Amino acid sequence: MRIGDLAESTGTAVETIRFYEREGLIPAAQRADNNYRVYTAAHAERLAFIRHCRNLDMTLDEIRTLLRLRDAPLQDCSEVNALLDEHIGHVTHRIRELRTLQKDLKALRARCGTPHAIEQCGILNQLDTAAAQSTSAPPHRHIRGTH
Amino acid sequence: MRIGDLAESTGTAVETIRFYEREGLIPAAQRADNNYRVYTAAHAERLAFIRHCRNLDMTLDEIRTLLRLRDAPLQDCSEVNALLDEHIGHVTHRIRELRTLQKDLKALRARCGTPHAIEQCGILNQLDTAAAQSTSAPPHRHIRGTH
DNA sequence: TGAAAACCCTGAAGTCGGTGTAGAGTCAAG
DNA sequence: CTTGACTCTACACCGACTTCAGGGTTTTCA
Repeated sequence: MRIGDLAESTGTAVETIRFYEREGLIPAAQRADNNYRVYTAAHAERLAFIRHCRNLDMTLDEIRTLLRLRDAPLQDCSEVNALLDEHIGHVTHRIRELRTLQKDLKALRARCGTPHAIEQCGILNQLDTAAAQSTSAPPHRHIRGTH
Repeated sequence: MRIGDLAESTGTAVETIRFYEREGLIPAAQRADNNYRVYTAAHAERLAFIRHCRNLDMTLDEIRTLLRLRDAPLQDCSEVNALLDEHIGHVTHRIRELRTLQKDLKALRARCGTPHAIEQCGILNQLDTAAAQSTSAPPHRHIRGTH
């Protein structure tokens, strides 16, 4: 199996696979005589695991931890539970933040129903004057934002 | 007013202010004899406007557009409305994504109530086997995620 | 008065999770 | 024998900052 086949079978970009190898999430593949990477079904499984975790919005660090735990035999899995609980907490927190945001944005939007001249625009004026207070959430995020 | 005062009065890091200047969001400040930046109330207002927009999770590009519109007199503000509507759309979309995510994560977490050995961990096994299907949302995001 | 703390400056690199590029080698089909 | 598809490495780029290195200036306090 060459890198393109692995990419296609897991829905991952070729560059992303090489990136994961550099990052140590996937063991360095064996090389054929032509220096092409050669993969087996085991690689495909591991990569599918990683992609599934990424779909659940885990960071590569969290995934690294899960892989380490998965590779370690005979240990109990309470650390897995803890990691997942914390991740769920991050997601829940971010949802709350975004709902507040959504409310603020809709209130702001309601200030300008029909087009006027810029000076009378309720949105810009509100953004000007509300700038003093700042009600919304500020810094260190755990879950990706809006863009 | 020196950069530290402006930083404190707007709740912005000093480095961020210099970054905004480089990015052209804030006009380059005048300099005192010692090469220190000197700011006025006008700068503070503009920066507060920017920070407020950032609290509403707008990108610097969106803010640049709003600033341009705000600076342009005698124009109508329908572009402001459009920008805001699109932004609200992004936020709403991201909330939906995160709620699906939250549901998936909680279902996953429910598979492991009490600690067992790693081999029997329902979470890891589920992550293994579910890796084949992939139900959750994949790529191009508009709103920051969970981390 | 003098030293230390606190402030300011520039320029560059690091963060995260990749994506995209340049320039070169390899391989299968027509 | 050439074309096109694939692969390789090494590097730059995205956003929105943050941090660092290595200096200069100002304020404070003993």
